[in-house]
Amino acid sequence: MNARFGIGALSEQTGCNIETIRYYEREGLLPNPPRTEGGHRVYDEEHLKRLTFIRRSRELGFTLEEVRGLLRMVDGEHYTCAQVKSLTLDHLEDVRGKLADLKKLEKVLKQLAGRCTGDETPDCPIVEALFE
Amino acid sequence: MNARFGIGALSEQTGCNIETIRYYEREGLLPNPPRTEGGHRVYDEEHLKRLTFIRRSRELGFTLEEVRGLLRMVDGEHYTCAQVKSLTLDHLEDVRGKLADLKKLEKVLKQLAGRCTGDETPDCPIVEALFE
DNA sequence: ATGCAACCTGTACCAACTACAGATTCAAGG
DNA sequence: CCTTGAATCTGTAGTTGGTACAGGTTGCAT
Repeated sequence: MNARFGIGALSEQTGCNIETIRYYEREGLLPNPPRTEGGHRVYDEEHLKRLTFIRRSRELGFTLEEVRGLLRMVDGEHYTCAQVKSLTLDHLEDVRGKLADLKKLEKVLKQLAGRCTGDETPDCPIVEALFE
Repeated sequence: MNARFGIGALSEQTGCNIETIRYYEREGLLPNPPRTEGGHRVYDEEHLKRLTFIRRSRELGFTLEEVRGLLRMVDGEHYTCAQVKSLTLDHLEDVRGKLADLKKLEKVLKQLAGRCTGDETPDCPIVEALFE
């Protein structure tokens, strides 16, 4: 049962916006699907699998460029677990970097807000700190 | 000693890119500075203070829109500590939200990578997970 | 046959900059 | 005064990852 369906169904199945699906196609992440006589896109299970892959990758914070890399590996059929792991670990490092930055930020913001009296005067330690 | 200097010096003093300074001007965050006969921008201490304020705010993760709000307060001269504190606390909540998201992400990525053997075979639990 | 939902293309927009190209100006050295 | 090269000027386009139309066509159910 090789189901075939339109872009609306694909969108619903994956939770991916219709415009975004067309965008991924333009970007070469999804192959150009066959069309009906009238020009409507027709998808099948393979497209669904691929789009799910892309969406899951994006949810994990991979950039489209990284997704492209992952797809190239999968398409090439001769990727190794080591390669994928390496890409993932690199990405994990990025995430940890951002995490560290945000933690610093949180600390500073908390401190600044803590020094505020929060009253109705125009003397604000936050403003002073911003002017340094 | 009311020092006057060009955009290059302002850039160096603040660590802010020259193009970005001009961008802030276009965006109305920095006032249009006076010009030399030939049209070169001339800045003074006030501009330096204001740009420092903007940069510090951006470093703390405030959006340009939020910076605009802060500047309006400071310019209006009748802001209260309470207002500034409230804006800061809102922003702190945003930061904490992002922090929570990234922590989840880190956990998932760590788990995924942990399940990898990292060997030279094309069997990769990460790829499988991405196809779900 | 008709009505209307789904779909089509193409373009423009978001944030917050950055990166040119191509022209002009400024300051210093000779 | 003249030259040279660094600094600056304007204007436009590109970045990332989509989203939001407008204005037109198609598909399907009644």
